[in-house]
Amino acid sequence: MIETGAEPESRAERKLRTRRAILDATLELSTDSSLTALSLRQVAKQVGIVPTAFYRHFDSIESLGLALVEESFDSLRDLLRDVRRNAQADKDVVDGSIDALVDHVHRRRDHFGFIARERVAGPPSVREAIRREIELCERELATDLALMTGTDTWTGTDLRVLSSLFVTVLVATAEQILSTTRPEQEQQIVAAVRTQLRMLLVGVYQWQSER
Amino acid sequence: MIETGAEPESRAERKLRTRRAILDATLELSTDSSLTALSLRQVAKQVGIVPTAFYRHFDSIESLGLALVEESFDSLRDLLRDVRRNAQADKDVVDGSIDALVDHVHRRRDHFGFIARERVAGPPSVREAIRREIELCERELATDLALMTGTDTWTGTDLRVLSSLFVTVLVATAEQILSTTRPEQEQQIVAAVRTQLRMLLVGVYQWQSER
DNA sequence: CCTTTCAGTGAACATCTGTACACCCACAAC
DNA sequence: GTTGTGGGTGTACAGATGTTCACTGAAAGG
Repeated sequence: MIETGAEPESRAERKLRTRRAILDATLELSTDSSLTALSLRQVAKQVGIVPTAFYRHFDSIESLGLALVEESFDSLRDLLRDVRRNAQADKDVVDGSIDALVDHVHRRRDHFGFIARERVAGPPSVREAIRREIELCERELATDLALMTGTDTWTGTDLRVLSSLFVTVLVATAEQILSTTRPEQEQQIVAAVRTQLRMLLVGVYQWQSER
Repeated sequence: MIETGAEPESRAERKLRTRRAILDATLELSTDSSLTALSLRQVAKQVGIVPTAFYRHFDSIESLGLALVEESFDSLRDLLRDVRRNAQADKDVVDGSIDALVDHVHRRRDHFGFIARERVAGPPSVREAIRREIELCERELATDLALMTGTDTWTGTDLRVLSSLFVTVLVATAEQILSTTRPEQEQQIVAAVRTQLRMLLVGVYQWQSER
């Protein structure tokens, strides 16, 4: 099985290719429903291997899920990196961040959809892994926010709290973008989140941490 | 089957009781995983009826899900009603709303958990139903916000956008509360969302809609 | 060249799945 | 008091599920 495109492959290369195929098939099959509703046999059929071959790569759907968490958060960290880069450049913080968000969500619909779904509906271990990763992102973002103008007198707690709110809005926006295919509706979503972030920023510039 | 507690029941009462039992069993069984991963037979076993009896009440897990959406949003609307009442009373808007949120989420863990999960991971029709209900809530909240001091000059769009942000934060907070059992962590979550809403409100009071 | 390794095969299993069908019998209606 | 309705039962079936086991054959390694 697995279309080998005439070129010879080493054993390691081929194994990696099958692994990739399993990961991709899982992302595709779980787009509606969830990992918990996905069977090993469905995945195998989609990949084009026999069910038992699955075990050569993962020992359960759950551990497959954990691998997908890592992969998906690579995408999310790519996004954060772009947000940071846009913020350091001359661009407007809000517009730059939203541009990056929209761009990355489009490029990796599968990964962002995976995180959004399994975050609340995945197997317990997967949910936990995602929660941990999100917390790392919040921490990371908090250190960036400390460098913003206006937050120099803030407490660490307030920085974390604001960071958490940003991530919440980010995740919610990604979910909304994913749930539509109509471009005009997407523009509406983008316009809304633009306003939301601006309202929030007005508050942030006025904010004084209680000490 | 179904423990009849000595008291005689009319046919209609009994049917209603079984229906309730099915709804409750489904809420309980889907707490980890999701509707899409739930089988008719699991539900039947939990209720204590034979699988085929399920069809006397619902013709699929999906239509069962739609019934649960209605029921769950009754709980959510109860919450919104309390938020409104607290806001009209002398209480602080932020604290009053958070109190109501925590209270209702505790009282109907099952319903709020159901919405949070199936919103992103449920069968397509269920997802759509939830999305529609949430939009109704946003609309409802927007009309309330119009009565707040400071929003009298706002455009309708801005009111809707702010309302949408509040609902996003509300949903995210409910999810966080649901994902912990440790009271000290819950207090931390509550404190965080308190600060988040205060930051946001500072921005709201300064906001001028562009016309 | 001969041996080892190992990704993928194929058959077999016990269990679970949704759904069809014929049946039962307490309650409701006349 | 007879009849009928309708929630519930039990059996049955074809198909899907996770996992086991012994296997193949080609690449890797000596």
